[in-house]
Amino acid sequence: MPVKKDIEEARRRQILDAAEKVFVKRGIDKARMDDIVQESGLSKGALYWYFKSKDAIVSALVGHVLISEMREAEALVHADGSATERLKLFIEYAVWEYKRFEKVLPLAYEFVAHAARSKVVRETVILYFNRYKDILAQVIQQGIDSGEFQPRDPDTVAMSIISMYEGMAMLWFIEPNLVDWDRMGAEPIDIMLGGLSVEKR
Amino acid sequence: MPVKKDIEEARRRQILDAAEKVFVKRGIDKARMDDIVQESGLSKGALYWYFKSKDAIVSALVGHVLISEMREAEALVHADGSATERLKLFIEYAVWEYKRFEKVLPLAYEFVAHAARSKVVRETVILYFNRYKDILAQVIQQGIDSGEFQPRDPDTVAMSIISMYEGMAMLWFIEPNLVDWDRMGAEPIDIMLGGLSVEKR
Amino acid sequence: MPVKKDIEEARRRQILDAAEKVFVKRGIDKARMDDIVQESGLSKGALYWYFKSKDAIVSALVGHVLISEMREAEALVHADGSATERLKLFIEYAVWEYKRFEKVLPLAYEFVAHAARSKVVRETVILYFNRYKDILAQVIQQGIDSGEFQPRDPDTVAMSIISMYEGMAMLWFIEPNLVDWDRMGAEPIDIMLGGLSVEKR
Amino acid sequence: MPVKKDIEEARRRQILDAAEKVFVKRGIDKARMDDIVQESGLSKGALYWYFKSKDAIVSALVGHVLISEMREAEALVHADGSATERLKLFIEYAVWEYKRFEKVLPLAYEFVAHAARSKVVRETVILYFNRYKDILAQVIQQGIDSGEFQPRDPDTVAMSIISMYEGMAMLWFIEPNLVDWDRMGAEPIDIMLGGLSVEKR
DNA sequence: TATGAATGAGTCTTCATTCAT
DNA sequence: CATGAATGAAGACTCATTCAT
Repeated sequence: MPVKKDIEEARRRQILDAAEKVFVKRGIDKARMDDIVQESGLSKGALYWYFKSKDAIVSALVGHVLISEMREAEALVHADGSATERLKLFIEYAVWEYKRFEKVLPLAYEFVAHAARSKVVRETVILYFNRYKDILAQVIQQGIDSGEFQPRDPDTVAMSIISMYEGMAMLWFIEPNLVDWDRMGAEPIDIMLGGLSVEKR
Repeated sequence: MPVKKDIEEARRRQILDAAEKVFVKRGIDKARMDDIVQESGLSKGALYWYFKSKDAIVSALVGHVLISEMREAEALVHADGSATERLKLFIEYAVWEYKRFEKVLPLAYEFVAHAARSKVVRETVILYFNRYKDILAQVIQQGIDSGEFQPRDPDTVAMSIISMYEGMAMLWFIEPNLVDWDRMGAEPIDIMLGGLSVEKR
Repeated sequence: MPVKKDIEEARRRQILDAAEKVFVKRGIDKARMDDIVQESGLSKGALYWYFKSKDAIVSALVGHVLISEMREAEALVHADGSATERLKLFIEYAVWEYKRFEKVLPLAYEFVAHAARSKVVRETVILYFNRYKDILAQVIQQGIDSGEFQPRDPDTVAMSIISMYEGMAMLWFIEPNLVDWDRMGAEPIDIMLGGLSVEKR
Repeated sequence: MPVKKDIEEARRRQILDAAEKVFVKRGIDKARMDDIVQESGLSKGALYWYFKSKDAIVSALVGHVLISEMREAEALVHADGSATERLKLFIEYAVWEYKRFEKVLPLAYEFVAHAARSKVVRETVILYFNRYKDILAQVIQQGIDSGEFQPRDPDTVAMSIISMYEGMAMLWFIEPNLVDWDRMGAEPIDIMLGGLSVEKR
């Protein structure tokens, strides 16, 4: 009877979608279960049927939000072209992703804050960043192997790039005017890659 | 009668110090006024005598935490040495600052999340980053003027560096193992400066 | 499903009855929600489920108390007998009502004071007095039409009578000894009707 | 050293005047001592120096407000003219007084409500109405003695008239449109006096 | 499964009163 | 006499969670 499973899955998504909207609008702590009830169109009892608590919804949502688009990113590792080209492509994609997530970004930083206090949430977030780092590190390793890049620790370089764009997203979220994505999308990674390259620029 | 002013200032600090501890321990939203009362050793009424509301404490604290050490940073702009040297010094200082703020970092990310919903908090945070950016941009401009650096937009470069270290701090806060400050402190800025330099490395 | 409606209505009454008792005992401002909770036997949450705030309870109660017996009064307009007889009957009824409301009278004057500051309460109170006035004015008009009374403005006369008995109730509430209802019930209206009559007394 | 006494008296008045304004604006229960502090221009400590508590201020104010103009009224008892004329004069004066007290009326009804719960306040209010009644009763007795009025109980008649105008003031306070003083000032007493007169109208 | 009425511990905030200076 | 900082009990309201139907 997969129908039952389907309904169950649909309900869960319905709740998480509603929760996402509400959390973004009011912040996780300020959000009330009743808000989610209203937004989801379900009943209070239904929420508690599918999720044990508000915290359970938060935890489920972290995975839902952070992990969802990782697969597409992974594809880039195996794409054609030089490491430099592919890293630029990757950043281009990531920036596009950030823009797409604009509405959800407040949530991301609440997750980060939550991570300090919830083991489950923290582990999900860490998992996400590790995957992200691994993807980048692979490409960088390929660049080193091919003689394109100086021999640096791939993880350190990967984390530098991730940090830069995560930080950028954070600043952009605080004040959009601080970050001009058209400029910030390309120039920083250019400089980085320039600094990484074995060639004279 | 500066004594009165002094007492007033002392009380405010007393309250903010207590609030900081409590906010770090429990998170801003979960923190109760009573926690701050207990931690501060003052009475409920005293808190409300000096601060109109919990929110006012949060706002005041943002300034207190973010701005406090900015002056030392500003000094570096006028220090001796090449732009490269001074930027490295700056980062070194910033990293040391991050380490020092370790206990308060969770707060920083709650501030970020709060910034989305509180005009006052947002403006304080923006002010902080703009000052931070201006300091860096000045040094970079000096480097460009002296022929040390390629002619890039100083603001963009400054924001890239800030983003990188802010992002790093965020990742480190989530999972200390993700960031090895000994490595991450020096290497990323090395790469960046390499990419910025007009010389062959 | 009228059962649900019935329960809802029953709960509201339960709350209003409790609130009435508490307000009489302690005064509206001094009354605590917890008093009403205890008196009603319901929970705090239940009160707030049915009424948005303490003020909402006050407002609802004004209507409940003031309007409740108006219908019986209205019947007198269409009763048999001369206008004089019916007015006397009306007063007799009203006085009996006052006595019956003895316990609630303090409330009435708090309502009056409240009326100065709450639009909702004021409108309910005004509505009540207007209905009251209309009833009396109708009977007086009938008396004028039948040649029983001098041609006076019915509204003015009606308000005079209402004022007299409202004022009396107020004085009686302040100090029962000031008002001897056996005397004050009959004599004032006698004088009034005498002054109104076209006949020599 | 009457200066000291004078200052003391001045301070008391200063406080009562401020309290009156505040009570009218916010209601007795909602009024804060701090409001009175601000309005009076004195300090918190000063208020408590001159009055033991907020309640003491209320009590003192009742007398201050209700009794203040009674003397002028008393003069009318010994004026020239028929009882009818003097009663009309009295009402005219009273109506003018009401208008003058417009700003303070809300207070009056809070006093009434307070009277239910404070012995001191109640006694002051009773005293006021008794004096008021005595004045009227004297004039009415004079009218009876002179053969102008039917022989009725002067107290009952006096209370009827007082009730009427007190009630009118109350209704007017609730909703000014309910009471047209130009009409209500003269007509009701006319009817009353007509009903009281031994003459055919 | 689903509903939504009911619960009550928990929270912020207010404000009359006190008292050291 | 006067000040105003400090107190803390009290009170309105919220909201995650439960459970009878």
